[in-house]
Amino acid sequence: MIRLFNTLSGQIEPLSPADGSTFRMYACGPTVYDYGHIGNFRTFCHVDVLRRTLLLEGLNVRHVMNITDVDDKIIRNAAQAGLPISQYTQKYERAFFEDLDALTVARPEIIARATEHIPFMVSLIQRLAAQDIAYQTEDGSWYFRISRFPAYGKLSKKDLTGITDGARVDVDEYEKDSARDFALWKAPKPGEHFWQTELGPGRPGWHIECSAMAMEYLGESIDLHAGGEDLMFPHHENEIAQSECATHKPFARHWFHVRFLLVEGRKMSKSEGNFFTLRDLLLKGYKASAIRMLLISVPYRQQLNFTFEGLAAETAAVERLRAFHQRILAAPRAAETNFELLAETEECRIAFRTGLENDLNTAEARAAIFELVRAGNAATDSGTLSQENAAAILDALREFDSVFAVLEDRDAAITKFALDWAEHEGRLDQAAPEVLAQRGLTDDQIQSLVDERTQAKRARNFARADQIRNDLAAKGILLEDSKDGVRWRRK
RNA sequence: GGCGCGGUACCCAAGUGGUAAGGGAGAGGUCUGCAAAACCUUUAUGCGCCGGUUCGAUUCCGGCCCGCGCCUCCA
Repeated sequence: MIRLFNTLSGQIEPLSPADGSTFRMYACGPTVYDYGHIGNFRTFCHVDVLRRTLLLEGLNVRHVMNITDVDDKIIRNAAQAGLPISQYTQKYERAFFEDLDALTVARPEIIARATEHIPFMVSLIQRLAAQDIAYQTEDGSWYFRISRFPAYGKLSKKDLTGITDGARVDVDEYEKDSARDFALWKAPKPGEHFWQTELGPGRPGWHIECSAMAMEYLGESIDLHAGGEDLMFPHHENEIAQSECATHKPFARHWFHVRFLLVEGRKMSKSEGNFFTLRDLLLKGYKASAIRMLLISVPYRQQLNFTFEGLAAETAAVERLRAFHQRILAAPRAAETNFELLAETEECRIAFRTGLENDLNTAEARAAIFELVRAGNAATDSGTLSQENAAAILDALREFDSVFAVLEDRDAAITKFALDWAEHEGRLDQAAPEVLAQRGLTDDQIQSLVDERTQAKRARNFARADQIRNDLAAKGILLEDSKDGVRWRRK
């Protein structure tokens, strides 16, 4: 049974599906107006860890994620690019999913685009209008009357009684009854794309899309709602207000918020020069697996300080896990089972599960697996690993990887993908020199150099052999001699 | 100002009222033409500071110092 911190109650609570069979969760997705940055992906990776842990616990999961494909920034950027909104967002939506794939974030069962669900939003607003909770202003926009929802602020623990109306009101919004009232439906400004609906022409406010789509796919009361910590207020607070006023039922039983990360000790921002998209990091030569590992290794409620040193550390950690996995697959089997190791393996497996069940303590879970690495390696060294031992260890690793998802090595292919993208976008100059250098080398070319070196070694021409190795190293290709021949890999 | 989070070894980081997980880096070793990789061993009498409670506190309580987040449609 997973126990998880619930923002709403401020407590760690057991997590289970209300209907006893399927866990219904909704996670706020991206606004597709630009490439995703590592802060975005920390949230998506942790939601992925939650989802995978639920599945590991044997639950059925129905997970919905929205794509916000219409909003102010999109309208602005699309206009600047001279493109229709849909064409503009399509590019970034595709990039978003490519990035999720790179980070082995599993797809939710349902992906819902805001622009494809306008009628659901309209009818939800109409339900509110029927109660006079939604009201229309002179320009045709619709707003939510916060004074009608006394529980407003219960999620973010805000006391709004001290907020005086009129203190900070946009010129555009002077018609609102209260400064805190938020937009449900925005009337179009001249030239803006709009939908013609029973509410009048316009487009949805941001908050309404999540309420409408969550209810459409998951019902009026859902098990869990997730997002970054910044969404707690006002976005999620507004979702609660809209939904609960419309249905008179609790909207989400459990609220899950992922904390922001810092980059090199500071809040990530373009002006600080520490703002990174996933693609920026791939072009610098960092591996997708290491990025995922770093993003999820610090528990979701903890501020993560994302550093290049940390990235290097996680690169090494992932490599060690992969090497261990390969070693156990290939290691000679002893005739006798090592019962001490068998017990240790089970302890580690349980510790891994216990860590995750304890408020998704990924640090604790991860530590348990490295404990297994040490024990498994020691047994392999001493030749006491039996078939039964190996099978148990591989089972534990499978369980680990069903959540962490870093054992399969797709890094080189992902980096290549990023380079191809950079070339297409005219951004190859942003790639690190070493990454570019190895791009010029095909696998065949590398292999023939490796073969030449092997010949040189056989002829005891070590000077030539070392020269080839050093040349390749300068291009980011590492050679490793072993009993079974030479292995090479792209750094 | 309001609400909230954190300060644990060189770096990252878990954790418990009874004596500090794990990763990385460093050091030593095994292996190797030399490397690299891999593996093994090793590294905090100490957990921001000061008081208190307790047989005993890093863990509980109080105060202080420092860092950070949200309070404007930024994950």
